[in-house]
Amino acid sequence: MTLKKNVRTIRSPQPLPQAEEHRQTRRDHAVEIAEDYAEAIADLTLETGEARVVDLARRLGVTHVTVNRTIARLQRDGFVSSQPYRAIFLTEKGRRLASASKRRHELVVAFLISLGVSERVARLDAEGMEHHVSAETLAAFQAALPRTGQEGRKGQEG
Amino acid sequence: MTLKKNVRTIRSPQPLPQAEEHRQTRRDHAVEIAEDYAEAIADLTLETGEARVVDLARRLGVTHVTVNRTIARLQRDGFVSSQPYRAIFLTEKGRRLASASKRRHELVVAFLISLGVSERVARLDAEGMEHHVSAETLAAFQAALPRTGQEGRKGQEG
DNA sequence: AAAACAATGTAGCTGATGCTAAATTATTTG
DNA sequence: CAAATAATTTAGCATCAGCTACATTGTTTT
Ligand SMILES: [Mn+2]
Ligand SMILES: [Mn+2]
Ligand SMILES: [Mn+2]
Ligand SMILES: [Mn+2]
Repeated sequence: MTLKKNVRTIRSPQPLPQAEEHRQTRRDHAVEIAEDYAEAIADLTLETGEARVVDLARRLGVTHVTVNRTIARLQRDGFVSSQPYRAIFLTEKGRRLASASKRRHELVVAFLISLGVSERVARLDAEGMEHHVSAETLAAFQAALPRTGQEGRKGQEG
Repeated sequence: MTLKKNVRTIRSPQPLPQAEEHRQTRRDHAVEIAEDYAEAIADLTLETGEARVVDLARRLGVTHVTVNRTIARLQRDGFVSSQPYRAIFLTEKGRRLASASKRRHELVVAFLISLGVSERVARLDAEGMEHHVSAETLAAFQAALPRTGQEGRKGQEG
């Protein structure tokens, strides 16, 4: 089909290397919501004592209905615990995810700002970028950060 | 509800600033597939003379059925033109999108590599990151690129 | 305690994206 | 040219993630 004339277009029978990159991106997106919700729940719990559906809806820019259904999925997947009409709590698994996500998120923001990107745009871009930043790239960002490049190993600097 | 006792949890009535960041990320994702397909179609057209459903499927790591339906959406949105059982062509709009996307994609890859990220991981991360890199951040990446920071304005260097 | 209000939950819709299986059409080969 | 093969399309399914409208429950106020 469409191999017209004798042009003999050679095509690869097995998956191209590019395919793996797109697959990885789709995997990133599959955990993205869990990461953002975990972060938001952890923040709200610290800021106001508890994370409630309305607060999450406001912070994430969706309706409370969307939050409700997402929380059900997150509970199914073991990231949160919740009971009808009560606040939402992170499980141990959820707390680990929140912690790692928050650290990575803040590092990405700081890195963009260190490049001269405005804080506003840095925060806008980082919200999406963060989920695609691997451990290796995150380490490269940290190493490139002016003041904090060598810190963090043990945690104390000048 | 859940404002228990007289603790008086103050909550913001209007959308928080964070909401806008999440909204932007969702907007990015809404155009992501168009960008990746446009890039892939442009590449294939250059490499093999035409872009066909099977080739796109292999390159994007999805089934040919998924490609078929996505192409229908892209045609509906004016990015491609296609006829049954024939190859897929970019419209002018699609070509513009492909060109801008490809430039940004390559710049993101080059920037990550310049930070010391391995090419393999740079390509994996860039495939997702690219869609969240704003014009401002892209400019900052370009400016931070060792060799090419001042080039590109008019296009000639040493 | 009843009423008013605010939050939460449910029902039902939509669109995007993925899939497998089967039908159709085009291309290549004998 | 007919058969075999390859590509494409269609049918039908699933999940995620958004929405509006409405029902229910909890909290605050009178
Ligand atoms: Mn995010
Ligand atoms: Mn993304
Ligand atoms: Mn791309
Ligand atoms: Mn991409």
